[in-house]
Amino acid sequence: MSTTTEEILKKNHLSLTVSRQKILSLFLRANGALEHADIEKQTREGFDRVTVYRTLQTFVENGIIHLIPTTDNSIKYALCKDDCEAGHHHDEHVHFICDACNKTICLDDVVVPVVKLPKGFSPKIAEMVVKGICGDCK
Amino acid sequence: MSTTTEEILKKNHLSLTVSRQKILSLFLRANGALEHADIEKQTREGFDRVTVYRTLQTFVENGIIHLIPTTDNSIKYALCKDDCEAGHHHDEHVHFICDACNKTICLDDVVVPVVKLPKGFSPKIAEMVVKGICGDCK
DNA sequence: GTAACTGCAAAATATTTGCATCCTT
DNA sequence: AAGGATGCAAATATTTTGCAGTTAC
Repeated sequence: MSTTTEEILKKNHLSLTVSRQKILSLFLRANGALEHADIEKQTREGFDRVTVYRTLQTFVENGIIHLIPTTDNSIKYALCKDDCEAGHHHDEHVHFICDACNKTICLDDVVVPVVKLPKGFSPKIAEMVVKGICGDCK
Repeated sequence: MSTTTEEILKKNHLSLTVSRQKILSLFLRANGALEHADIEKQTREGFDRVTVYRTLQTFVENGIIHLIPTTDNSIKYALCKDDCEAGHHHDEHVHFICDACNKTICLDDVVVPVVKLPKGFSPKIAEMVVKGICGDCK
């Protein structure tokens, strides 16, 4: 797994700009998902709100981060594993959202199980989110 | 399963108002999920935008509808099955989102499988969304 | 009649767009 | 130098809140 912001950006043919490296470093440090609002908060004195939107969009398009499905109308992103390619995500792992600390954790080793669908449905991508209490909050 | 708006509202001790019945009837007819925007569109000439927000919130609180996790920053709701109670949802079925027609379908008969989590995690609720092509669009 | 619901106005938030300027390669 | 990225201003869109008037029971 790429561990420096520079490596990740280069691999995706993106120019090395300050804001991209800063936002990317937040993800590398986070070891979990970040909400759009968190990112804005942590970069508030660095760059424009608009830059945050555009940077995150670029990252998603390039398969650097992926969106996590939520029911609370928030937008959560997490780093993709290396086998994500531009426009083609392979993040078939389970996400865990802690009801206590509200952190979202990528359970990279827990694969989304395959379910049998009724006749006629052709599945392509399956997402799974488990909510409960994480180890730190117990 | 309750099939009239009146029944559903009465069972949940909610007063029978025009807007509640109208919005509820949209769900009964839909046989799938509705986006907030859809509902607004279909009621645009009936009542206020604010009433839509408040009505949907009331329905969620009473377990009449539930939110469906999405990655696209939209808000989708679907009718709950009968065993949902106020503040305590039991919608452990899989949702299917069609990439072609963009409809969301509740697969009531497909139960979300149980996954084994790493040590320390206590799961409570599991949600699963499958994306692909539905039978109608194939 | 009373409590709850709705409409309206307005505030607060969130997101998108255009364009001039600056930075990376 | 050229293309892309950013900042700023402003337009849009979304969601929330307060309050007065209306409706359901």
